[in-house]
Amino acid sequence: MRDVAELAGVALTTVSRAFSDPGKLAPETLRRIESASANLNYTVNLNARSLRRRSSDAVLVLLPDIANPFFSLVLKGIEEAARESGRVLLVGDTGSDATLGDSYAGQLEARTVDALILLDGRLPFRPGSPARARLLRSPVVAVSERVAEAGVPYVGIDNVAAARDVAHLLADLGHRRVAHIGGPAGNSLTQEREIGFSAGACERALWLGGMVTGDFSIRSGRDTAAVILSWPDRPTAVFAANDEMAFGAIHAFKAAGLRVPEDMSVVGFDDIAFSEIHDPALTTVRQPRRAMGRTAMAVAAAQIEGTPLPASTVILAHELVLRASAGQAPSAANAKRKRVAFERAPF
Amino acid sequence: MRDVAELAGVALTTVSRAFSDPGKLAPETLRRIESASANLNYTVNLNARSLRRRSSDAVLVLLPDIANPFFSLVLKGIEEAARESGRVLLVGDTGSDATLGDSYAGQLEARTVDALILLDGRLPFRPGSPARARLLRSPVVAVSERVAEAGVPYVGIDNVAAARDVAHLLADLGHRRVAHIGGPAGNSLTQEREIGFSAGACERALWLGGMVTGDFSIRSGRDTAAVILSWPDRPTAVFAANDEMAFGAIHAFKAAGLRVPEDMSVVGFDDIAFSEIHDPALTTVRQPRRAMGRTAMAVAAAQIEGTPLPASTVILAHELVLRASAGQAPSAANAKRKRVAFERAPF
DNA sequence: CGAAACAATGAAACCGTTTTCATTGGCGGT
DNA sequence: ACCGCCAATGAAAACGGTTTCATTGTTTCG
Repeated sequence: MRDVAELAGVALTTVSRAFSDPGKLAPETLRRIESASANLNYTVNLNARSLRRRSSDAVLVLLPDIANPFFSLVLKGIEEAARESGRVLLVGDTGSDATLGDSYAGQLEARTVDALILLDGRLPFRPGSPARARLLRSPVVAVSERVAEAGVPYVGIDNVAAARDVAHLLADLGHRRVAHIGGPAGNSLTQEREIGFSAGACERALWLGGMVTGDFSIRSGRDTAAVILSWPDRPTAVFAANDEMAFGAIHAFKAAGLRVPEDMSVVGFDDIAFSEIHDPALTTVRQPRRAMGRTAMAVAAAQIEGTPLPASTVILAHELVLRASAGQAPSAANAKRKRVAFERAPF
Repeated sequence: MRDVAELAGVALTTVSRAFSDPGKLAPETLRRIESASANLNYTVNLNARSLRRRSSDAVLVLLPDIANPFFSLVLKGIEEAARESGRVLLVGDTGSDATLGDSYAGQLEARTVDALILLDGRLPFRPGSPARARLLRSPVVAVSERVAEAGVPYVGIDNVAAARDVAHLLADLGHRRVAHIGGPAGNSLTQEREIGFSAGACERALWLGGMVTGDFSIRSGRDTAAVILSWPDRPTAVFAANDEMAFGAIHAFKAAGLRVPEDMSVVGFDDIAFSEIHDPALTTVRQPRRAMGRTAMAVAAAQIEGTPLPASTVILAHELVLRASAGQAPSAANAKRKRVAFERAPF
C-alpha cells in the first residue's frame, strides 16, 4: 500500500480510503490511485483489514452433515445471501461428534468470523459456561432445528402445523388407522412433528396406531416400517418425519408385497430433490430450504450490523406437495374415487 | 495477550510462545500462562496471527453447485481432512456465473486462504492474465474435473477406463446396440467418458447408435431419452454420463411403456446415495468421492507446506456397481419391439 | 466581509500477533 | 577456572491495514 501511495503521489491514508470509502476522494485522486494499484497488482490484505476493523465479513455455518441433501440446499441459500452481502462462508461438519462444534465455534472468539449459523440444533459449549455466555452475546442464528437455549433467533417453518396438515390430508383420503415414524428423540423437529401429527389425528378422529423412532436415515425407515408391518392392526398410512425414512419405508412395504399407495400410503417431510423422481413420487411437506438459508443469513447480517431484528423467530411457509405415494385408503377406495390434485409432471 | 503476560508475570513474547510453540517453555511457566489465560478468557486472535505469519490455515473450495449430491460428498471429504490438519474451509458456489470464481479467488491474493480446491474445472482469471499467472504459482488443485491449464495437480478417477468398463459390461450382457447420453460439451468429464465408452464399444463391436448431449440434470436425461426413443434403430442399452441423467432417462423410458431393464438397460455414473434406492436400483460407476476430497486436501496441504508432491496427478480406483437397471439384452427371438407411447410427449 | 462549515488530504497511533536478536544463567568438558 | 553451548526468556521490530485528529484551502451564509 505504501508503494501504491508513493506511485500515486498521495499519502498511505488516501490509498486506504480509495479501497474502503472511495466516495470520499476527489475523482482525479481516485483515478490515479486505481491506476497505480493496477500497475503494482495491489490487493488489500484482508487479514490486516479484519485485524483493525475487528470484523471479518465471514460467517461460520455448522451442520451435522454436508452431504445430506436437506442441509446442502439450505447451505446454498446461505451462500447466495452471504455472497450478495459481500461476505464469505466457512463451513463445519460437526457430524456426530459433540465437541467439534466447540472447536469450530472458537473461530468466533478468534475473530475469524462475525456470526454463527447453526443447522444442527447444538449450541456449542457447555450450558452455563462462560464461553457459552459469550457465545450468546455474539451473532448466532438457528435454522431448521431449534436450540435449547432461549434468546437465539430461529428461522424455520411451523413444523407442528405442517405435521397437522399431513394428518388432515390422510383423513381426507379416507384413512382411519395411521402411524408415525419419528426422528431421533430429543430432536426439536421430531417433537414438533409428533405433536402436530397426533394433534391433527386427534382432531379428525384418526386412530394413531403408534409412533416408532428412527434416525432420519433410509435404513431406519426400512427397519421401523418392518416393525409397523408386524402390528396386529396394521395402519393404512404412514407419516415419516423426513423423506429418507419415507423412502426406506416404501422400500420395506414393497418388499413385503404391499403396493404403495394402493395398499399403504406414505408421506414424507422435506421434499428433497429425489422425492419427485422416486417411484412412487413422494407426497411430502416442502420446506423452503433455500429461502430458509437466505433468511438465516439476513438475520445473521442484522445481528452483525446491530440492526434490530424484525422478529427473533422467522417462520416461513411450508407447502403440502401431493404426489403419488399417498392415495385413498383401501377401504374407501371403492366408495368414492375422489382424486387428489396431483402436481404436474415432475421435472 | 499483554494482560495475560502481566498476570502470569512473563513477557508478551513468552505468552505468544505458549500458544504457538509450547514445547519451548519451562513447564512451570507454561502452567502459569495457561492458568492466567483461562482466568482472562483469552483466545488468540487469528487475524493477527495470519497477518504476521502470512498464512491463514484456511482453504477455499470452489464448486458449481453445493446442493448437488456428487459435490457435497466430495466436500465432506475435504472438510474432514481439513479439520484433521487444523485447517478451516471456505466454500464458494460459482454456479453458472463465470466471474464468480474470479472474485472468490481474490481471497487467495488477499491472503485469507492458503490454497484453492477447484471442483468446477474453471480456473479463475483470464488465461494469460497476470492474475492467472500468480494463481498458478499458488497452491491449487483440481478435483474430479480437470482444468485446461497444464501444471495444476489433479485428483480423480480414470474416467476413460470407467466408461470403457461400462461398454464392456453392456457387451457382456448381450447388448449390440447402445447409446450414450453425454454431459455438456467442453467438460473434461464428458469428453473422457465419451472417449472411453466409444473405445469400449468399438473393442467389443457394439454399434454405438449415437451420442446425445445433456447437462447432467434429471430433466436433460428425460429429454434426451425421448430423442433416443425416436430413433429408427432403437438401442437396447443407454449409458448416461451421470446418475441424475440416468434417472431422468429411466423415467422417460417407463413413461413410454418400456420396462427397465427388461426392455431397456440403463447405466449411470457416480453412484450417488439415491442410486441404490431408486427403482430399479441403478447400475453405475462408483467414484470414491470422499476419498477424492480427502486426497485433494492432502495435495493442497503438500503444496502449502512446500512438500514435494508424490505425483501431480492422483488417480483413485473406481468401481462398477452392478444393480438392477442393467440386464440381459432382450433376446432377438423375444424382440418383438415394444411400441413406445408418446402420450406424455415432452415437447 | 467575516465566521463557520466543508471537502480533501495527511500524520500518527493502533489492531494483536510472530519472530529476530539479545541476554541471562546453568552446565559439561577440558 | 575458562570456554562454548544451550535452554529459557525478553525487547523491539515488523505484518498491512484503518481511523482519529489535525491541517489545509473553499464555499456558504448571515
